Amino acid sequence: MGHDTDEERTGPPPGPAPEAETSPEEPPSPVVRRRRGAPTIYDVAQAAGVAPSTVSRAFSRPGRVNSDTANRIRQVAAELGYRTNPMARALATTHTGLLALVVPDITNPVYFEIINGVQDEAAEAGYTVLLVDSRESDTRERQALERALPIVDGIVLGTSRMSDAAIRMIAKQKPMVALNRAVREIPSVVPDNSRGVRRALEHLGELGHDPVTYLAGPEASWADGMRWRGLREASLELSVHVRRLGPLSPTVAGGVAAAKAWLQTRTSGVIAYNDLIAIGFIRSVTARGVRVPEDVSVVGYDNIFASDLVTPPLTTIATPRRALGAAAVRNLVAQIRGAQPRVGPPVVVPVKLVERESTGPRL
Amino acid sequence: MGHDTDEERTGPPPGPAPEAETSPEEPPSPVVRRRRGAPTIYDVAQAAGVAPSTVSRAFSRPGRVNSDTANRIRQVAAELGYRTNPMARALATTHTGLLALVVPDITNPVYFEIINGVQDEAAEAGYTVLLVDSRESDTRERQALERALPIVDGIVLGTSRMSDAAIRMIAKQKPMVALNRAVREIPSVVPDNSRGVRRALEHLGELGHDPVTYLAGPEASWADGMRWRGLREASLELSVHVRRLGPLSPTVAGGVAAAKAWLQTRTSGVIAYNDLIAIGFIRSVTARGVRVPEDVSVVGYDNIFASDLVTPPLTTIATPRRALGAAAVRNLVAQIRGAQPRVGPPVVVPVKLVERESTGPRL
DNA sequence: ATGAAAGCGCTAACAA
DNA sequence: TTGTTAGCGCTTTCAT
Repeated sequence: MGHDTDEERTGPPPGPAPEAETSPEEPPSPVVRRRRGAPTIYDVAQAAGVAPSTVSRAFSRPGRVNSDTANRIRQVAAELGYRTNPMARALATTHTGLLALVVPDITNPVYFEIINGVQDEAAEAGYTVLLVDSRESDTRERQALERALPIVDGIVLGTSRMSDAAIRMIAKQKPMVALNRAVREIPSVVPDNSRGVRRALEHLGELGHDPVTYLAGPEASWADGMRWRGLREASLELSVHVRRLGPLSPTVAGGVAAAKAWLQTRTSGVIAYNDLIAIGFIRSVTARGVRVPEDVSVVGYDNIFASDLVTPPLTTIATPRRALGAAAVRNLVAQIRGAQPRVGPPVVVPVKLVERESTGPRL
Repeated sequence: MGHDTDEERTGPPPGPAPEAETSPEEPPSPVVRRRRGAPTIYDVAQAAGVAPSTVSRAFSRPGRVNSDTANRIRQVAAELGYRTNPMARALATTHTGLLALVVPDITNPVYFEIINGVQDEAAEAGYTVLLVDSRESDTRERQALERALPIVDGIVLGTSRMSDAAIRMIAKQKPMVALNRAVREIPSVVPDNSRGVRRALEHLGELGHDPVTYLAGPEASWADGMRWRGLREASLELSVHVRRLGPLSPTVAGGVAAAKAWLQTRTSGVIAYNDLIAIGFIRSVTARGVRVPEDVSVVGYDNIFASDLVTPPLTTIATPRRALGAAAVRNLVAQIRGAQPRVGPPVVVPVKLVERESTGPRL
């Protein structure tokens, strides 16, 4: 990028390489192949005695070329240390091989397995994942997405903080699948929220708890809506009464806040919107002399890493986050490869109850 | 990429736009600007009545162009919805604006803040971060890095599992800075390990504990080496005896394993290689009737998220991980911008002791 | 300050 | 099956 002494080129324009065409005044340079930068298909082509396009084919669609020549080309390429240039390929194909995964907070343990699931499935399909952390800010989410958009082939949008409209806006620019949130007209994959809370209530019911308090999540949360709805239904079917307490911030602090309110109207059973709230709740009531699970049984949600570390270990609903991520990627890749985005109902993946020590029979 | 009916082009080759040059046999198409895909500098140039190169300058180096024309161009560009194409730019400049951040395990809370620090600082410098999770496997680390290498402008290598030789190999292909590990000849930024353990020992010493057991980290860990070394030195200066127990896996399980051994030779003070080990240790000894901190005071290391959630909350050494990440990026960006990689000693960032409830006076 | 034109390295018609 | 030839959209000399 700046040499002005360049004369002989190795590139495409001049036909079959101008042999000894050193320009008159130039200091005679040794006949050196390649001037700077990495070797290109032209270098390989020349060394292998084939056309550049053949080299290109040998790499981008093996099978479209005689296996003998292909082998020779690969051989030569290896010797020269040739590596295909992703930028050039991207410019020509408009495909980068990059997938964006957007999450509201990398720090949130809930996303670990989702990330892993996405990464693995993506790698399998030959894609690299660009992780976008929006830090719970829809502005940042939008900006980061804006930056990523032009360089990715598709987007996995996890637990977005943006409006449905904004999401759909972006979805028409690139293939997308929503995770942990169902967005109309956009392929979505979500955990079985209603089944999850149902299992929790069932569990508490079997232990003799009734009524049960639901420590609700953030107001705008799609998941919270689904869970509360599921809880109401389950309440009817199982004949266990449920109360709602919230909305709460989905954090330890949120749980602490919930504890204050709960102390007024104690129920022996509690289901939290997520593990963080459950943990904050338990810590707070414990500090006030309430015993868990003797005085109150609490069920968390998500089965995050820390839920097995706290005292007592938390009974919780485990969501198959890895599977969730993988399913999203499969769907996304299918879209990229040309499949019509399926506008049907969201893909629902199953959840399960993990019994630990924060729940016990009513005394 | 497939239309074979294209005739009139909007692109560069033809000079000042062939007015009504519809070819003889072609069905007369309406005078439609732009055929497909996003608008390019050529579209903007034409609409603004300037040359493509001027549009390019207006965006890539403002100031190199008359501010009036620049404004007009930006105006027109906005109207047309023009966005510069990163792939094309990358191909032309060999710069992608991407930085790779490699960590051994996204799941490990230690990396949260590092990641955030890196992201923020990178964003500030106009870069986007490609997070590479090697899952504690040097093979995976190498492969992922291999994929990322050609598309990034530089690499922040966090706690690498690769050999020094392998690291140096990669470092000569792209600018790099090592994090949490000092690699000779490569700019590195590390937390003040020796100061950290010294503070821990000091704290325990003040509380009257002597001797103190060090629950060592993984054998191959660079950080563990530094910490143990620092501990020996501090031991001398502070006149507090230290024993070493390990190596241990840097996990909760590792701490459980350590507990078994510790029960034979109880010391009233314990310093763990990291918080996870400390947590496992505490849980395990507590289950055997040992009280924390009455019977044993334990200091963790890292101050991960969960360390404030366990019972009792963990006294620990907080490493300024966000600052660590930011420092690494600053250094890296400087390198990319042409600065010589500084081969001096690693940049060391300070740490501090966070007192919580897992330590107390010797009884 | 602006324009003209030559690439950057690869893919994809089209032809042979 | 392979070669020829245009581009992909932007940057960057070199002129003007």
